[in-house]
Amino acid sequence: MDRELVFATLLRRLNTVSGLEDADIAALHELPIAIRHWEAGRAIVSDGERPTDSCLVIEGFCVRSKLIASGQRQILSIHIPGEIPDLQSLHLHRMDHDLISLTACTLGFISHASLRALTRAKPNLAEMLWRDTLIDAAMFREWIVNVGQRPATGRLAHIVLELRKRLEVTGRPAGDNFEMPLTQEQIGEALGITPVHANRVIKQLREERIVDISRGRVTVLDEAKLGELAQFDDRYLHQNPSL
Amino acid sequence: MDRELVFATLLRRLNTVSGLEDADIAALHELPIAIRHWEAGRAIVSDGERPTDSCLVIEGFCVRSKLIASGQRQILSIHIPGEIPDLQSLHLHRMDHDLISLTACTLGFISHASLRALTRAKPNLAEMLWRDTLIDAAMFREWIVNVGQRPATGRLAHIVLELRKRLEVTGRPAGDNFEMPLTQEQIGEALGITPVHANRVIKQLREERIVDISRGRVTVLDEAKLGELAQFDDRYLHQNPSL
DNA sequence: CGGGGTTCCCAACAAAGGTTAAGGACACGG
DNA sequence: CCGTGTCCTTAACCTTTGTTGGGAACCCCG
Repeated sequence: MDRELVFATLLRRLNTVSGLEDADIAALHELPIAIRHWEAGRAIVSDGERPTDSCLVIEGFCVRSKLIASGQRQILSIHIPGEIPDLQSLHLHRMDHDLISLTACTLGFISHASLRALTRAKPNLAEMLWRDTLIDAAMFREWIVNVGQRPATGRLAHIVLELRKRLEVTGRPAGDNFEMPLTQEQIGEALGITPVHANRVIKQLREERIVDISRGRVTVLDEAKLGELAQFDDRYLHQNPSL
Repeated sequence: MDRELVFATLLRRLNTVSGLEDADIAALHELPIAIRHWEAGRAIVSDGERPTDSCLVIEGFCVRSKLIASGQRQILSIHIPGEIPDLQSLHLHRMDHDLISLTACTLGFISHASLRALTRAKPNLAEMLWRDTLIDAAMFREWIVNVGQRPATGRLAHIVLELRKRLEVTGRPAGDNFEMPLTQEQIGEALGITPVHANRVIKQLREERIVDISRGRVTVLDEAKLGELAQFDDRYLHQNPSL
């Protein structure tokens, strides 16, 4: 993996987040990043651990999830290339959830020590990374609304549209057909419903020719109806730092 | 309201969050805080606004919530004295949700300008405030799990125990009887259920002599059963910065 | 003290979602 | 190319939660 490509991925993400100065970009270039490959379906960091690095997703998909005592899992977020899903562990030392690869991934590990040195030296970058964790929190808020207030069809429509929007923001063309590598069981875990009901909902949206979700891919069939179901408003993603 | 009392409230909160140096405490004392009183049930900041201050809760209770197009409201968090519920607006300029007073409140408004100056001058304080927003996000994650995975009785038990724990952490004695000034309708909005169902669940827990929730107060009747229902594990609150 | 609003309470019925169980499609390795 | 495992699919039935509509309690204000 080309180092420059890794930086391009990171920069694209941070640039959508807020403007960068040349000195900041140079400092970012100094960051040591350890690139590692990860198999699909493996824990990257687990609940209870005290990681010493944060990880940048370079290729592939990850999810964050929490397991409760009764054995059920709740998926909290889906992560795509360019994101740093466990940046929060920089100041929250003990993990309170799991980070798991969904597909085979290329990951870039950045030590907390070097991140802390960077943020101490470059307040601009500190604020930008802080802001990134705040967007993370904003996405959790919307996820609460999704799971708490929308019926199952609306929940599914919403995560489909959120994922597509985020893929577009990070420069991945995601038109009417894009990757969403979750099994129906995992879709259920994301929406707070059982796999059987997830299947019902997927079937319904397919039969109504709104969206087709199969074999880890999404095909949007009726943009208007999908949008109406999801009530998706991308303001909570805070993509444009000037607004 | 005594200025020193306000600082005591803020310090108690930040101290549980991470250790403070004398120079940092001195810098905090320099922060200009505008104290204002708020009536119950009034918006403090609204979705879509661009606030210029963040607000410290000195007395009273607030909630954060989001309204969706179909008119339903989801409560995202409950806030108690010592917390800064909209600290995220420091770097996320446009509000993506509402902040509303539940009871009459005393609030301390701190301008973003002075907060930004403070965090630029004192990296320790910057990290502490950053960490505070990360705990906020951790609470949202648990809230997703609550709404997504637990049955209604468990959800109610969980927010009761979370609120009690947080009252204790900020130095408010909350034994078996404490204030939780939500109407049944608001409890429903927090749990993602209708007011009618909220009433059913409250009634059930009362009849089973587990917990009595009425007139804005909670009385814990059976600690063991309540804990079992809630599956409450306070790790996600990250109270002890050394762990 | 009286009246109007809010909050609480409840019942009957409807709908959404959970449970259990089982067969079929598909993918991969031996 | 056959077996094994994962994933998808469906049906029947059950439980939880939503809906509608009403009445009682309580509280504040005039």
